Amino acid sequence: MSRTKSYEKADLARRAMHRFWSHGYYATSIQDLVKVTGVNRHGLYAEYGDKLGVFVAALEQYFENFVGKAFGPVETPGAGLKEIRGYFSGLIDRADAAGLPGPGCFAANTMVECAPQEQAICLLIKQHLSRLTSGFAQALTNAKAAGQLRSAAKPDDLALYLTISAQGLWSFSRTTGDAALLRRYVDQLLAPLETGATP
Amino acid sequence: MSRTKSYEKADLARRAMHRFWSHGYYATSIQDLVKVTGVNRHGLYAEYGDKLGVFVAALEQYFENFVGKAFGPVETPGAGLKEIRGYFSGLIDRADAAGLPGPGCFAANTMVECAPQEQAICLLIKQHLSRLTSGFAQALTNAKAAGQLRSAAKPDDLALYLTISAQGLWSFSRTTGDAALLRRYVDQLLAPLETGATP
DNA sequence: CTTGATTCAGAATGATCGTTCTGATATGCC
DNA sequence: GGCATATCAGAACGATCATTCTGAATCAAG
Repeated sequence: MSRTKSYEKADLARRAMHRFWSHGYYATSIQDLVKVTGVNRHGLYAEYGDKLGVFVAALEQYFENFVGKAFGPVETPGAGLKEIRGYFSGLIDRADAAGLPGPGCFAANTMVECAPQEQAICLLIKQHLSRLTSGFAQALTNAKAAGQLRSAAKPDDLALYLTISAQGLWSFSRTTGDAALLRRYVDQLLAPLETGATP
Repeated sequence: MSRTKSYEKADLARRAMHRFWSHGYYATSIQDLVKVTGVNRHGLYAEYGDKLGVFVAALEQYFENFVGKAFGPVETPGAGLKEIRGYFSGLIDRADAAGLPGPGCFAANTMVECAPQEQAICLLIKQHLSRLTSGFAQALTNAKAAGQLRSAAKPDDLALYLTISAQGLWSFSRTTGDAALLRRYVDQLLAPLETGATP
């Protein structure tokens, strides 16, 4: 009946994601998206309606795939401090391998770039932040129950602490070329939590 | 000989700063700057050459005036933990009074928004970051000498820790309306440093 | 092979971008 | 009051923006 599509929708979103991730919303034009995705304008508009629609799809793709993979271990039932440290060091390793300075975190970038009045975007960002916070909180609660936790602070407070600190870390990774600095930061960050670490 | 200017150059930069600070570089047009500053296009171009020039002037204005006022106490010779805590809580108080979510930190925003290839901007940001780091490091060294410092970590490592964490804090302040969360974060941040705080 | 639907490449559109230019207006000095 | 000079408001420019449209190319089904 008709000509077959030359692209996969998920693949389209994935490519758009990387562009928005590294360049941001405003500095990415439809022309850029056409070039990067290999999909015609018509296809982009047919799939997503407008530029903001593509952006939202890219953000959701990021949350589902990228964050899902990186943060998933922290969210598994038995997770503890090891998984929290693994989340940070794993992402730093990846960023280092891909070349620093890098694109940082798509969500953290969007948090800074998007105007507060763009409510659709802000809502997605807030959901992401509370996902991180509750994931951390659960793992910290597990760690506390297992006697791994050095700090006597409430897991909820520590979870907020880790969530916000992560935003700083990924922001900083956009300007520094030195992965060792990022690792030193994570060491300082987790020292108050992990028993056996330097106080 | 000639008509007098209707504006002060420093005042122009200050108004431009607030616009770039809250809206970012790309989402601020020359038309916006004309409206916000009250200065004619011609004046803007005569003073700064182009849009990027206005932005650089705004950033320098931010560093000199705003950061100077907020971070200055940390940089004074005898500064210690009290001044470090004052830096954080003072800025949170201001942001809370001005209304959250707020514009965050102009430097942190720029760090995220500006492309890595914009070397002029990146250089300014790096200078700012090392200013913060060395200011913190000096105050921490003072605190250590005075026996105020709980942590046994090196002041340089702790200074990096505070600098990066601050970026996360101000990023987060762009999305949250709850100043109490920011204050809880600072408490967690400084707890490992201050003696007498909950471990 | 023909048909019919759909994607494709790129032109067209109106708006807005950064930037430049034009003439009118206002001010300090003679 | 006139002259010189700088600022003013806004038009004008070409480029690019997001979005829409047009006609040719492509493929599945008959």
